[in-house]
Amino acid sequence: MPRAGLDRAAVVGAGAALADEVGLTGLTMGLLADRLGVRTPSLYKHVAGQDDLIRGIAALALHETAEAVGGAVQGRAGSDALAAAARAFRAFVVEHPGRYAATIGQEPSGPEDPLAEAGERLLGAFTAVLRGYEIDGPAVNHALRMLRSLCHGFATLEAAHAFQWSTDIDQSFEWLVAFADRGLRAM
Amino acid sequence: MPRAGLDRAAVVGAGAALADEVGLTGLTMGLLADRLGVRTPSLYKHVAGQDDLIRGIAALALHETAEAVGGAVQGRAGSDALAAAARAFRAFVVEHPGRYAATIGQEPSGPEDPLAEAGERLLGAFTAVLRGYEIDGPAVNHALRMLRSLCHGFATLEAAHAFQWSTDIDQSFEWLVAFADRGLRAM
DNA sequence: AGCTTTTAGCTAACTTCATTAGCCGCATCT
DNA sequence: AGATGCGGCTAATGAAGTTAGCTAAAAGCT
Repeated sequence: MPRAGLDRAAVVGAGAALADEVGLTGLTMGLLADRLGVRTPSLYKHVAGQDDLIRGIAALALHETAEAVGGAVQGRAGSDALAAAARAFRAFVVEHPGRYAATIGQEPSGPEDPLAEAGERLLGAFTAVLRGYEIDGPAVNHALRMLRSLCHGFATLEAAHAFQWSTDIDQSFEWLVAFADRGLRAM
Repeated sequence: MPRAGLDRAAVVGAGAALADEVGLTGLTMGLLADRLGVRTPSLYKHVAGQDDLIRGIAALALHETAEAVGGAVQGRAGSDALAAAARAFRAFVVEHPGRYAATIGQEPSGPEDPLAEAGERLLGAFTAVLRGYEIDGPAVNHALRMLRSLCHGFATLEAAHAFQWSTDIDQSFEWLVAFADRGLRAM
């Protein structure tokens, strides 16, 4: 029986891909093992269990989101930066709904947690966006939470097919981004 | 063996209460049966299975949310109505996180579905709020989606303890509501 | 190279849960 | 009282996560 050459990153990566395909609730240890050409218990040599696997997927997703948003913001400022950041965030969630779903409800154990680190980086990207507006003091935190709620809410609702009527979703999103931009500039 | 006198509403109601206590993922058929003083298979006389149970909880939650938001809007208009609706929505989600979680990812089967009906009523309440602003045409739908994303995003993030720093969450919410109000009035 | 040590993968077994099949007594209606 | 239907029960099945313990492949050492 030749070795499969797995490690934690390979297992978590395949788990993330599988979660995007079949949904986070459809992600089963047996299915993942099949996908990797291995028997189920072998996965436990690389991850401590399903919870640990999902935490790993969440950390990966947050890392990738921060990467995408951070990259989109590079070289832009003000309204452009806001629009680019929001679009990058939404695109990531819609293309990777399973991964992103793994991040919901995860609480980092400490400042060392890779989950916390990736979260900080994502936060930093949005903070950079806000520097293009004239906001100071505690309003920065409020505005960050507002942007996060808006992006998170829209993207998760879209991923869940929760927008029913026929009005174009892309248009709604652009409208929403412009709305936030106007509001932030008017402070 | 005396009868327990259950019916669908009792099972769904107890399921919703239990979901609020232990979280939707912690809601198990066995636990619910215990809570009702009955053996697990007996539940299947009232609900078709766990999926059906959760659909029932979702319909109940949406109905209650529509009730709360609709009631809060009564007799108010403009900024007052918006603030009251948003506060009622947030309060419901934070007090009933399990119930509300059941609504996520549910797609109504048809216009007859109680889920769809309750959703329509909730939508109607927010539509009524928007009547206090001067918005017309397709912008109404965009604004509705914006408000929904904002409320849904904030409330679910709060319920998941996703706001880490120490800035007061109530203040952020009030700030966010005022932000949306200013933006809508400036159209 | 040969020996040792580590470790990734395996089989077998256990547990928890959802679900189904089939039985039986309570409650109501005539 | 007797018939009937419905709500509860026990028993059994199957899927999924997890653990224990074995074995052989890889990696390291002399």
